[in-house]
Amino acid sequence: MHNLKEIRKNFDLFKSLIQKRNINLDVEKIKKLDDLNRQLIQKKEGLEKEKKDISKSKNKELFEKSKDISDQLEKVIIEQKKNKKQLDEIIFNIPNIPHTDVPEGNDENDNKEIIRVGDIKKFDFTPKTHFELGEKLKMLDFDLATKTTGSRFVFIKDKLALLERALSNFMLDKHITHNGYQEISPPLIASENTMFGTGQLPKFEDDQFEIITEEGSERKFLIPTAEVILTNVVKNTIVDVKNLPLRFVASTPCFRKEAGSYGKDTKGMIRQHQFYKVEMVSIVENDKCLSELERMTDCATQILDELDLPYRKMLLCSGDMGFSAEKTYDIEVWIPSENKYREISSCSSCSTFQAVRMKTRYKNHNNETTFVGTLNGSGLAIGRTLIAVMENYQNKDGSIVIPEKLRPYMNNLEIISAN
RNA sequence: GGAGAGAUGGCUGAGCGGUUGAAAGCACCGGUCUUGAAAACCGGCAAAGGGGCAACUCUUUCCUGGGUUCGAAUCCCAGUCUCUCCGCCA
Repeated sequence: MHNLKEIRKNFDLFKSLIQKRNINLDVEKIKKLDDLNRQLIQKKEGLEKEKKDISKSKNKELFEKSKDISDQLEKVIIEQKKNKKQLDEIIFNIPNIPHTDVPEGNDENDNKEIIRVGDIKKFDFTPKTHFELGEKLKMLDFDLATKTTGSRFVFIKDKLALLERALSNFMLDKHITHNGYQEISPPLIASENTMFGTGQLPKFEDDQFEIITEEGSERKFLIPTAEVILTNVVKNTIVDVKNLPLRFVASTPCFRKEAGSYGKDTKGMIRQHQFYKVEMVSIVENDKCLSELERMTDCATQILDELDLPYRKMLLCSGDMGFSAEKTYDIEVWIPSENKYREISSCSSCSTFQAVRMKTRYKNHNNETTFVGTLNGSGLAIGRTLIAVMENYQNKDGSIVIPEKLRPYMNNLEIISAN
């Protein structure tokens, strides 16, 4: 979220910065609402002062007048609230401003490749898709999921389930013991305000699974990513600068409606309503965002290095970035059956955008209260890593070699083949 | 599910109708002292929003939302959360 005080300094500049996102902001409307809002605040405060003075004077003759002021005040407050609500509705839905490092562009075609790592394996047979492999092994069952639940879910069984668990543990161990992240096992349900804090609400409500709760109680949602719950650990607090940076990691299921992606990746488990993801979150002093982003991205690619999976690192263009991000790297892993790279991690700096929404601050070295910087990144998406391992490590007979680093997590199993 | 207790500043914790934005302590910052540090002593220290070039000033905020009152942290109502006891349970 943007600080109105900053926007107010130069509406046109703000408009042009947001334009990088291909959004044409009606700044005139914002200005009008803001001006009116401030007028109403002044009116309100004037009346409040009058009332306060009368009550302080303890002059009984003025008490009646105070009642009249209360009536006026009530009307002004209602008007001010209504006006502020209109203003908020606009402000809440404006995305973060792209950092100057970010290339301008419309969609993924304008993303900039930073580096390619790893050799793409040449198969002397046509590599199968992960779902062909999984179904042949009888370890991925999409039909069963359709029967019990619905589309875009999967049953993972047997050795593949073990592989999934191994991936999760392997990644967690790396981030905890080598990369300085604190392990967290968080709630998988978040309150409405928590979802607002990281930017999922109000704009992306359609993508969220909402839990039915009792009438009158706060709305609750299944987390679409652990970012939501891990970042909001510091919601509404003034963090002691001595404790920064805070680095959290969690392996959790993520739930997404995937509204608007009908027909996309319908086969296999690339795009599911539920998937595991290891998520990293950093809370930092706001001038350290970019260096932390590099560090975090390295933590993610390190996993792929160790699993010996080929990947490339992309710098997202302004049009392809998420709502809260100022700068994002996507890590894309090689998927042999598709003969292309697919996103397996996304690491973003959100500058102070989420902190403003969450009201998370710290005292900087000048003892000024200022907003923290927040970052989040997948390290990595488990479901997609499972796909990448299956496809890149497949043999002609449909068996799958287990990457060496994972074997200690799988009772030293070396290969997965049909039972 | 039943019965109680509570929610106050970065933290602990007083206040229970009128200079209370809020005692005290801790933490933090500045100073004196010291070769340096510690201790001791002195001083400072909430946030959000509005006005002003600025010095500064005004408003709001003691869980949230209503109400009573000229005036509410303090009284009333509703809700949320936390704790204790009983029951149930992975």
